[in-house]
Amino acid sequence: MVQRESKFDIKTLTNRMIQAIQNGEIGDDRGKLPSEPALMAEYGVTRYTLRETLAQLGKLGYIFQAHGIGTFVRPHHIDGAISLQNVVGLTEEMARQGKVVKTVAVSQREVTVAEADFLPDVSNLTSDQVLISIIRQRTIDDAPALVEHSYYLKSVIDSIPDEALYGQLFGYVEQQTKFKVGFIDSVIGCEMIDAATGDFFGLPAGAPSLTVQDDSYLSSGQLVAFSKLYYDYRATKLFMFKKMH
Amino acid sequence: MVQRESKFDIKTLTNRMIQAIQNGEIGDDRGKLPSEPALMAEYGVTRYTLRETLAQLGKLGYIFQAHGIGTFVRPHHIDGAISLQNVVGLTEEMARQGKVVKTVAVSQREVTVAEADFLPDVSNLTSDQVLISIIRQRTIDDAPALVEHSYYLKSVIDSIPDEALYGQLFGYVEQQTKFKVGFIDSVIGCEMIDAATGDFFGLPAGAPSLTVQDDSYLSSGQLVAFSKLYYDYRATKLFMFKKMH
DNA sequence: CAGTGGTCTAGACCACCTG
DNA sequence: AGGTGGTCTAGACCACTGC
Repeated sequence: MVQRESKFDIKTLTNRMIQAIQNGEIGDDRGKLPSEPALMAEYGVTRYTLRETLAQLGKLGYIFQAHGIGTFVRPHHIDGAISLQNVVGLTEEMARQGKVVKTVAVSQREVTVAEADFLPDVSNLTSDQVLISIIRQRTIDDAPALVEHSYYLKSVIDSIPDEALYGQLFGYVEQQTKFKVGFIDSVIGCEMIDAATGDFFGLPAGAPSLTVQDDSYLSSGQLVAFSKLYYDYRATKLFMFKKMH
Repeated sequence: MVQRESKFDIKTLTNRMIQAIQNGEIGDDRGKLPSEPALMAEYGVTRYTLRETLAQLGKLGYIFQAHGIGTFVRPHHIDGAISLQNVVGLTEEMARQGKVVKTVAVSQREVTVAEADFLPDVSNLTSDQVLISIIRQRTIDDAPALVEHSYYLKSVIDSIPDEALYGQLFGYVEQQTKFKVGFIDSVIGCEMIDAATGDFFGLPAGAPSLTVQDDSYLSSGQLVAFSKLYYDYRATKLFMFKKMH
């Protein structure tokens, strides 16, 4: 006796409401959104679906909810900041801000675990396992912004065609292999850069950089890749949002 | 015709299950937890409550759920890493890892917004508003770890007794004022440190540091404080966990 | 007090994985 | 096919805020 007749699911409704917020189609002059019952009626969903959507929007920093008061759009984050909670990849996130990410140089080769420059924080890799090592230099709006050093487990991915290297790697992996990245551990730190990275950024070797090491797992829990991103510390801010309870 | 008869609510159940995981009381030899129906029965809660709890545990990095497979405990994070998603404050988070946070030096004074060394990323502060400026040098297991520079809005907090400065400031604020911190924006970057911070870390002025700027809001959306934490880049890793969908 | 968001129950259907 | 987690509906009660 049930339905699936709602006009929207969480994902669709999230995108729809982001559009509405960005276009100013929603919220009064103080940024207050309609109440939950009103939004439920407007979009034809139940409270669960609506609240999951609002939770997504909150996680992305678009709104916050105040108990007993209402739901409000949030002032925009600082320009160019990269959300640590984004779920769409750097290219797409920057596109939302009207910025263009390009990959200007790549190199690919195969190495063993023993030869890797770094390893996941926890893993049961054996030292003779084969990895595909990829180094990419990427720009944001044509300014050098980050160097990405990734290792993919050959036992999972097998091979990556050169054409894919200039686009969104995860997108390729998910499309071609039917694997789905389930979750990512990130460790943020500050490290000194090597000469090649320095050349790209226009900094001397030994200059600091903001680093993010991502260990990526399939939804089954299987490690699929680990990478370290070196950001130009002068140009990069990472952003996140934390809700207390 | 309803209830509130469950043995646990989300918060209680979260703490209970963290204990169970840490004590190894839950999960088989491969770290697999009982299925959701089994856990619902065991704890006497419905699926909503259970899944909200599991979501909390996931956000804290204790477990992950694999669609169609099961729920598994995760290997422990790297030692000493600071979770960006923690919701309990540094002191308590480190205590869970058996580490002790101490405040070894403080200074407090009042300044105006115009005199502040930095400002929130978005705010409507006027330049003559009064702020309570607090600088604290803190150690983790007696090793210098971070310097915290906080500004509290005097219009909200009024005053902070010196006794409170050596403990958990947010704890004091919430206890004394009945205000509740609702959410925090964090911006992570890499900045050079000044001489005083360098002295504390045993580094020269101009050395890099990992910085986290937190803008703290009451649950009403009112800005209450903003602070910048300078971490010794050699000793600090920040950790977070991201789930894809 | 009415209205807001926060938590919880009960139960259904959907999507994924394994045997 | 059967079991797992993921999404969704419907409706109730709880807690906070403002008038």
